[in-house]
Amino acid sequence: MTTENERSDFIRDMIKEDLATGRFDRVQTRFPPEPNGYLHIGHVKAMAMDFGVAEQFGGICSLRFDDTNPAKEEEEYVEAIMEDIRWLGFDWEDRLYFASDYFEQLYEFALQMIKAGKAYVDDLSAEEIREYRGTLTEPGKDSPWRERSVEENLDLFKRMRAGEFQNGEKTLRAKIDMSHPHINMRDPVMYRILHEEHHRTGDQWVIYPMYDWAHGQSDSLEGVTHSLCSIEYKNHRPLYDWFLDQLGIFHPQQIEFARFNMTYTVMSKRRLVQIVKDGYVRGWDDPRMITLAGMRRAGIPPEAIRAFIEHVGVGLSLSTIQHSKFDHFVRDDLNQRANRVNGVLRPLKVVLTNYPEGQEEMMEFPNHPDYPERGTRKVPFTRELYIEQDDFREDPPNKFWRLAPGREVRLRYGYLVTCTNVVKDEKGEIVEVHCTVDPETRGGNAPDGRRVKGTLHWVSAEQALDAEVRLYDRLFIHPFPMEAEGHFTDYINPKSLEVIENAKVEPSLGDAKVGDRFQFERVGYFCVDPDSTEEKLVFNRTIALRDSWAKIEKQQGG
RNA sequence: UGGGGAGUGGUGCAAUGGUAGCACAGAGGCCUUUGGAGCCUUUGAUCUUGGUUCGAGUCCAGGCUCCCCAGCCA
Repeated sequence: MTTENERSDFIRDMIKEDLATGRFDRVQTRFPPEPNGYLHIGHVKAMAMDFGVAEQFGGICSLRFDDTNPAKEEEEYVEAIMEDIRWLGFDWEDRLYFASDYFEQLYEFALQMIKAGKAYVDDLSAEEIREYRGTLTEPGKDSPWRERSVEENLDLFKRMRAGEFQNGEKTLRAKIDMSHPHINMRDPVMYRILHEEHHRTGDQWVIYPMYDWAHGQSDSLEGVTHSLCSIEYKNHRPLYDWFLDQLGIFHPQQIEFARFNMTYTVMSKRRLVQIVKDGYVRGWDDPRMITLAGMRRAGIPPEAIRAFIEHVGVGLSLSTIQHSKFDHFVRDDLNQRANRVNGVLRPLKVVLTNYPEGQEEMMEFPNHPDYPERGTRKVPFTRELYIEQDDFREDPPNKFWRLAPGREVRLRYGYLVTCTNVVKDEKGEIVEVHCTVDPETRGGNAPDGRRVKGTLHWVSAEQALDAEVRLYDRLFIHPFPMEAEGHFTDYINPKSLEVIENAKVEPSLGDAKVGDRFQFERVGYFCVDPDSTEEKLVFNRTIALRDSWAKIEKQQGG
């Protein structure tokens, strides 16, 4: 096991170096989400780095909302994001910050830049700025407003703040170099005019700082030592450094690392929005979504998500993690965490013809076979039971060792039963099967030591509870929906949700609460959905158990 | 034909210049009152061409491929 203190990657190595050389004598990081949407699994990597690195080096990590664009940001997202971070188990303690807290200071810094002749007010329109910027291979050219005097710039910038101009009429730009080979250094915009209500500052401001102007200075003001971010900001580090150097203030080190993709899903906020808006799922917290809210509702434990993230690796190359890897960590966690219960998804009635009517025996089930300390519970065994339709075949194929005419199987922790008869309706559909029970085999063991290969789960027909079960599957049928021909929504899995209205679950589940997780033996992991009512439980399938019979059947061409 | 970054089994991550290893996936087997879990075995990789070296995934030079950047988004 790699403990948190042993973890190593190129970022941690750089930090160790910084500590060793005395460049920094402490470690401080920050997680800086923009409150314009929900957190998804991609953000977990950033959180694991920010919070994990701080913890490893005995430092601190804060939560800072990067709320510099009032047109996109909402308080609703602030609340949702904080809930998701807490759920994952990360703690910013009392260090909750907002970039908007620094608007006044940032304005003062801007004044300082103007006075130093390092920033100017530009009258060019958005379109003109683009034209003047040049292209990736051709240099840009100076704005005609680039050489305004400090006094004029000061005056204009103050009037920008005072609201004398309309959106887009003017910007404040850094005065760097319009022919710089690095396009981000060609006089980037520092402030734009936005007559918008801000979720925190209301109508106090009509000029808002751009990311590049806000982020580094925010880091500096907070005393962040290591500003970890994803790789697309690598192109912004020269600017990050430049602003800090011009201002001469505390200079944190920005370090970038690669994001990752996952097969059978899409990771960008924009696509996730579309999936929700176009109604492919029921909302941001739909269990098929890779949002934290969605995964929470699906029943995926936060620990599983963190364990998974620790195994995606930290580097600078774009990676595509196979969905099966994620599945592995979900199953691995749930296998230990989830207690076992009996749930029959597609009930088939079994009548035990030699079992007395009205008789009821309470059979003892371990809550978890690997953890006896979790105790046992009593499950009623009666003459009429339900088993899974899949567990009976009138004409069993090769290697099918479940119930069939003349076959004996074990009803787990119940009895050994032998199928004697199949009852069909007028259409030829099997409506029930008759079996005889061997009374000597109570608990599922034969005194004569005979071996029974098949073991089935079951519930009492009279005492089982009705439940709705929502069987979720991966949202996409293509491993790379973004790269496949056509539109990514063409590859949405039409069978990503199957609702079973009349599943039967054991009576002990009457006590289950929203969010409780169980393994339905031999079926999969399930979680109680918030849609559950007093009358009817609703379960979400988190993930199915590995099904090696399905594999055999497929190999057999069945 | 600008700037920046990356190339190791199917996927992801390792490897002071010294036996290319781990995880997931795949295949085979053992075990089993979950066809679950667990255990064992196994297939399979250094982008390319040169160079330095006793020895190169690692160092050097050239080439190729992929990713990011031309928002008044973050």
